[in-house]
Amino acid sequence: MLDIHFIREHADLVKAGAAKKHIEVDIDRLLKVDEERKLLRQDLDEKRAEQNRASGAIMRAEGGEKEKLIEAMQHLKTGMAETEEKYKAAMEEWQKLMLLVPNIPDMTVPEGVDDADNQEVRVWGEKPEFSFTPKDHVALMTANGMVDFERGAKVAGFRGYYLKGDAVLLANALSQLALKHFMTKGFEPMIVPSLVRREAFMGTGYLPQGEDDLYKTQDGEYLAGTGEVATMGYYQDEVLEASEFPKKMLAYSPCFRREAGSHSKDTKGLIRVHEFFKWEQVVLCEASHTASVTLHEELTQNAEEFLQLLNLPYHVVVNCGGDLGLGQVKKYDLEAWMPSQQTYRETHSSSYFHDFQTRRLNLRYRDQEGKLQFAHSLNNTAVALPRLLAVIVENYQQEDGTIRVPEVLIPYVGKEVMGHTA
RNA sequence: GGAGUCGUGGCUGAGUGGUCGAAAGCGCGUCACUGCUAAUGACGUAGGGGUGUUAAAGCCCCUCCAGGGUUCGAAUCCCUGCGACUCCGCCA
Repeated sequence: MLDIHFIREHADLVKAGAAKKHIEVDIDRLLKVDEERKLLRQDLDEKRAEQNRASGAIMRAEGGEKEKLIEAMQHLKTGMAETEEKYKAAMEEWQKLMLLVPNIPDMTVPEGVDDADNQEVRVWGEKPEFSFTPKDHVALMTANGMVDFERGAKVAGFRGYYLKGDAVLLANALSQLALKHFMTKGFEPMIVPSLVRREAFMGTGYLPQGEDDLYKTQDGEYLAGTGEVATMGYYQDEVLEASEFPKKMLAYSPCFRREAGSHSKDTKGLIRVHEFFKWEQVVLCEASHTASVTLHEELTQNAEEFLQLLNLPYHVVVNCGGDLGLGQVKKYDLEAWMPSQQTYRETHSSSYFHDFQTRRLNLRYRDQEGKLQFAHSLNNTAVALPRLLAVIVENYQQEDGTIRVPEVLIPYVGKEVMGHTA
């Protein structure tokens, strides 16, 4: 959510920002409703002031005088009720519109409609050269008893899967490495809820728009698609101290995504699944653009280092305006090389929000002058488990169908090669 | 699942129909004293909106979990929801 004062004073900027994101929002309507709301509010304030004055008089009056005053107040009340109704209606529309206004993308965000327009900013690593025809992760992992998609579908339905054997060792090894790597960067590990109430989804900007992408329980909670939701909710409605910043949290959680509207995409394998596990970097900092930008680069760097530890070739793209979410100011995606697809696939998504989320969450801190400010928030993947397994398996495959364990993971996996020898 | 208690400012916690946006303490800020990273004293210190101003002061409105209701008037009474705690039941 943006500050209404800002929207009033910089309507052109807000409109341009929405246009860059290719998001439809009627700012003029919002400003009109805002003006109406303000006038109704003033009207109501005056009536209430009168009521308060009369109330004081009643308190001090005696006997018949009191009776008369009370009777007069009963009349005033009926007049107020009408204004209150109007104000309530205006307020409702105002709030609805406010939730639709996107955050303004940074100047450095390129123009574009969708992910095809994202721009590569750097490339790292050597793509593996194979003296044989490389297999995809589905074939490799199935042959080595690391995954079972058939039974996954039988039991869980479309996109269901079981991880087994060496895949489990590899998944846990990645978790261990992530803990070690990110804790040295100052992150506090947390295991956070996936079953989360509506408020935190509103606060993080996944609702009201993203209803179709979320699973919902019969009791009204939603299943989070990322640990970011519960982690940001952690300090909702709280006031932090500036000295606590930057607050770096490493959140682990199961993640659930309906993937509505992407039925034909990535129908096979571990790239796009309905449930998975993820470690997520979530950061709160002071309300400063410089701090946000610095930390954004840092979170991106952290993730890059993680891929570098695993010696996985990747590139970084800066997402174009049309590929940004409602609240994001800027986003980098890290995409690792997938030999079977001869393309890079997203493994990490690093973004910052300024105070867009914290405003919705009412998450503030006291600054040096003792004033309350909305904090800034950022997040980036640390490691998304099944997807990164697929990347590793494909890049580290050998001609006989076995898979080398990345050097750095050998201590955690406990061996150097995964899979059955041919 | 049943019974009960409770939800107040950055925090702890008083307040059961008007003089309460709210005692006291903690924390924080300023000043004084003190010569040492202390103690003491004085004063100040909730958030938001509107109006106003170069800026402010001032003035007005709202907010005591949320939403309804009763009343001339609600932190205070009633209802619903959410949350916390206690006891019982149930299950590990």
